[in-house]
Amino acid sequence: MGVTVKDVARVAGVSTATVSRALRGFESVDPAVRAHVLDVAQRLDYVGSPAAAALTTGKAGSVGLITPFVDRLGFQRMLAGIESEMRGSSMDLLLHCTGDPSEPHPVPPHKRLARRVDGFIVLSISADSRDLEQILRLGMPVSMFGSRGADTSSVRVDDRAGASRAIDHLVDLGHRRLGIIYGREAVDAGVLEHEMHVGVRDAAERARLTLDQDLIVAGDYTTSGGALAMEQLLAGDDPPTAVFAFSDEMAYGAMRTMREHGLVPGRDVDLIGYDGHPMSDVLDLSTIELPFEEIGSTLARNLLDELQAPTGAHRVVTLPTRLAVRGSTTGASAR
Amino acid sequence: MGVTVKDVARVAGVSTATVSRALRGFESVDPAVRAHVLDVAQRLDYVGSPAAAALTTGKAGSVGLITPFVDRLGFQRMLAGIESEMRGSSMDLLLHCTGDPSEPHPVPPHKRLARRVDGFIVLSISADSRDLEQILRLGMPVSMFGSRGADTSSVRVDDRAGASRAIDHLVDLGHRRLGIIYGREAVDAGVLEHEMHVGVRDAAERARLTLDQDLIVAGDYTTSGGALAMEQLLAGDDPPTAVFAFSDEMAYGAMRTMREHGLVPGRDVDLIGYDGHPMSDVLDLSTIELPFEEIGSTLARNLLDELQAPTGAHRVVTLPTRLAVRGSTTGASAR
DNA sequence: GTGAAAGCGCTAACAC
DNA sequence: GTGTTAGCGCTTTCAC
Repeated sequence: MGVTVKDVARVAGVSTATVSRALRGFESVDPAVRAHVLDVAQRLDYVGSPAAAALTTGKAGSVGLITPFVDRLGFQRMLAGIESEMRGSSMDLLLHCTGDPSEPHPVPPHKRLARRVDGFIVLSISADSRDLEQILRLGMPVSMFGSRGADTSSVRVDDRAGASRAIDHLVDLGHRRLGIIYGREAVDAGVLEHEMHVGVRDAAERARLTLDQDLIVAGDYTTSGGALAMEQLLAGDDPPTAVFAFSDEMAYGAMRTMREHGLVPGRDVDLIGYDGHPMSDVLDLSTIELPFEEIGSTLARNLLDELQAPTGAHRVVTLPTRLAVRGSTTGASAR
Repeated sequence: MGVTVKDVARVAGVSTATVSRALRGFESVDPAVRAHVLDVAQRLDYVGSPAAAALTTGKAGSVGLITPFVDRLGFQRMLAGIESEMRGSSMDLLLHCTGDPSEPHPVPPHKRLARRVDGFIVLSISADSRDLEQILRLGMPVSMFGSRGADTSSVRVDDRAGASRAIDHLVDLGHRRLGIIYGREAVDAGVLEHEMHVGVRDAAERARLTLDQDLIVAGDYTTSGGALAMEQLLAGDDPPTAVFAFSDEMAYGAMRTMREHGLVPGRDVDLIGYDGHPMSDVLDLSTIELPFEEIGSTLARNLLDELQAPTGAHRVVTLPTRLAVRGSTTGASAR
């Protein structure tokens, strides 16, 4: 179908072995020969077959990106970081979305994927997930977002500190009655959810504040979930004067609900999000900014490094968060 | 390294050919034998090598997604559609971002990619792009977003009608002085940009409206670009009473600028976007909604169908847009 | 420094 | 229906 090493070898007047070596820039090839081979390959418009190379070397030449969802802003930003980091390498990126974990997989897809890639980047899969177990069991290099110990390289964010920071900010503004919109129940310790809750609790304790359990509601990490959650918070007898949403997207939903109720963030109720998406600037939403692009590029770098020079060591990187104060938290509604 | 067809064949007491046939569900295999082989394969935890299969069949078993950018909301939504459609198939998705076309590619990446995939999904590359030429030259099945004729299967949106719709809406509200924030210059006919401009012009003509060239500014498709563009529009002697931005993201930027000027969309200046991202609902931004998820799934379906049963025919699908009227267009500022 | 030859794991003809 | 055989295009010993 195409031109192969054989063709190049024939035209260049050398063996296929030499072509192979020359093309990969081996030192052991005579510079003149290498130049000639490269020239012939170029002229013949030769492109190697990754499949054949993979078959012989056992290296696939690509990495798998595994994520439970694809339609979240954080994903997009991490992807941008991953992509830019991988641009330089010759590795390809294979995208695999696990989707709803409850759906049955006819063939465990990771086994299949594993034969196509040299390593994995895993984004935010809950620690209890069977998917995650399966991936780790494959024994391939894994770079993951959100650590669950040090059994892989990972990049994480200090969510505990970040959540504390958000609460501190609201308390500093004089708020004593806080609403919390969290994502999902924290099924086990160590996951993001759990860290956030702990961060909130710690900050509340430090401020000698008791959180009203009725003001802690789930928002499912979605905009509409956040809207519903806010609805619930506003429906109570004694609504909060300030709300902390565990994700910007939920905060956006909360803003919509507020608008529908004729309420203005920063005037009637203070609101702070978590993620720091660019959109939050537009919405004038205070938030805790996470460096998603950097998370992505670090994830990629860690994996690429390990693939290039396997050490077996696990790098664990914790990236900082930053409080961005905007018009949605003014303290005007504190009492 | 792993268990191979040979192992399965040996344990099952059949030939490798039979294993191969049984595993792929060929009719010609005795049902009892097939069941037995499947059972053995399962017990042995056999997973086929895609590389080896690809080498023999010439089919890579995956499709390449080519896009110039990864950090735009439309991309994310199309990706979600593509992903969900591909979930069912056994094809893998290889992501490739062309990035800034001005950057030099050491090895034309498409040639390399082409050897890894059976076909391409191409998102919004300008028709004049050299990338696109290269991809088409490969002679592989291509499913692309935004047609440039019928030399591939494509999914497009009637941007001309969509743009007209936006202008019609503003005119209906009584506006006569319109501002336009477009993305980039339309380099050649047929591309999205061009269609949008034509749609605007047609609608203006029908309304016997002359567009002030000073009120037509570029926003580079980004939020910050939109903010700058709005700045420019407001700085003039006779600012527009209503603005149409060619993308929601630019409209978001415009909203930010308005806020900074103490202006409220729908009260002081009407504003309508284009794309219909979920965020626009939160922002109460009127917009022309495009079915990005459906675009994505249709792109994927077209390609998968062609790969499964090659016909050489090119499907061209045009998907409709929908006007979503929200609080940012009330006509209050019309005069 | 270079070539010859032996596979990598699978599938596709072709016999039986 | 099933087995035998011959590759797919590359890399990699191992000689030279």
